[in-house]
Amino acid sequence: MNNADTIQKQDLLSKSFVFGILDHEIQLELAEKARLVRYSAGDTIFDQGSTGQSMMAIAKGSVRVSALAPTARNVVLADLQAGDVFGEIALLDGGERSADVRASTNCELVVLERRHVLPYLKGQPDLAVKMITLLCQRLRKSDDRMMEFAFLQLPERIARTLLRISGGLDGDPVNAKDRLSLSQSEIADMIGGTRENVNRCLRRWQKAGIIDLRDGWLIILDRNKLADFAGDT
Amino acid sequence: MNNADTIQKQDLLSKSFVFGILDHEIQLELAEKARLVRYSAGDTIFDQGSTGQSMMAIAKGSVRVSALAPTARNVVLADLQAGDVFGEIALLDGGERSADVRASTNCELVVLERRHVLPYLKGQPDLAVKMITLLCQRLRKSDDRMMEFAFLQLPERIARTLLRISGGLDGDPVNAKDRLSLSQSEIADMIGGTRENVNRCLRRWQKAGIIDLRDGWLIILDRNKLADFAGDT
DNA sequence: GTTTTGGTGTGACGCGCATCACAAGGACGC
DNA sequence: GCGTCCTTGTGATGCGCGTCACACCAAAAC
Repeated sequence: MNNADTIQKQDLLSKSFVFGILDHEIQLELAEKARLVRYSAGDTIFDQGSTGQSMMAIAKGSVRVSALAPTARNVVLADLQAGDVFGEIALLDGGERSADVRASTNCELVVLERRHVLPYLKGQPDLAVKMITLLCQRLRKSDDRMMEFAFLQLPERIARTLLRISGGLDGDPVNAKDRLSLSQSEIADMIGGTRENVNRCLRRWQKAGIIDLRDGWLIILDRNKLADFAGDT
Repeated sequence: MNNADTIQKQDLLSKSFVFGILDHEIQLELAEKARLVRYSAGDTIFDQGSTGQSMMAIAKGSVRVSALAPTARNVVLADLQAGDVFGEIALLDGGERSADVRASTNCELVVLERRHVLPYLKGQPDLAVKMITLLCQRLRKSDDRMMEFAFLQLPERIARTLLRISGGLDGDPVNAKDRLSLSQSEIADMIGGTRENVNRCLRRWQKAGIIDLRDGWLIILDRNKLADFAGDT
């Protein structure tokens, strides 16, 4: 393991929400123990149910987190980008992976092993507290999602999903992007519905002038109307 | 604050999953700062949306955690007993309460304030790690619940709920109790369905000899059949 | 006593959405 | 050229379950 590698990994770790607060030296120590792993688009990073002994921070590229629902539906839970961390649940409590993760694009991950991280959790109170904050965020999001899935109609879920992906929900609307490249099947998977009904809903909105569907792109024309459909509270 | 009180609170804290691992002295310190609060059955302990600066451990009695779904339905998320901890999410990240909590019976709670607990999280690595484990458990349960709500039919959700409450699911089946005192409306709230359909489902099962409904009690006659309906994996 | 309240049991009706079925248009390799 | 694969688009059909409606019974309140 050469020094340049370590510096690179340290740089990547420092960009992650969880590790950014740590001292430079601690980051270096962690980086030295971390592995840098590359995956090609489509590769399986890990499977639901496998035992997890590591967590990953995304250095480059993006990954898709999905899980097998009881009725054999495969639901997309999240799309994660560079800087995001995943796999920490299984690592922290030593349990099974609760979801599948696959590389959406070619990507580089900084992999930290359980046996390497645990000592730091006990020795670095800041890291532990930060990890707790991360878990709390996850828990809140997860609960919100649950409520959505359970009690919102399909159009409302679609609207919320579009707004969330485009960055209009729980992000500042300033740098929201209006052109999305999503297949209708992908949307269906994310909201737990069928492709057909997603289609019907989107076409209705297109006729109403709220969105536009042009050569594979989904363009949001009227954010406010969409937010109305989302029943934004 | 007299010494007997402190000892009592320390005793109660030590029974909780989270604090049991701490040294006797640390427990005493925490106990000294904690308040012992009593609530009468039906009292509101806190409301969804309020800012939370404290967490509670149940010393006596039981509480019901519920939340208002987007469509104004009130869903029962959990029923907690003595020894359980709740309210820790809002305390840990300083956010809003994500659910309502009401006293189901008369109960006594040991209340710990955010400003008192935070120093211990940083100073007591064991506590931080234990708290992380607790959050991980919550997250897993929450995710499972989400999947159930989203993709299981109503009868399957009822079956799972009955098994969980009776202790047959994710608990050892040895000390499972077969007689439950639940109103059908309560079941409906827990699974996010209507009372009428819960009734229809239960009566079907009664005719099939899987359960029995006698003077307000719900008696599980055939656990295995019920597990089949739950699609137990 | 009577009235009110809360749980229970059932039928009728309709909406939302999954399912099935099929057509049409591009992108790709042969 | 032609086949195949994926995405999109739309109609028909059916099931689950929410909603409304009403009847029954017991316990509590008057």
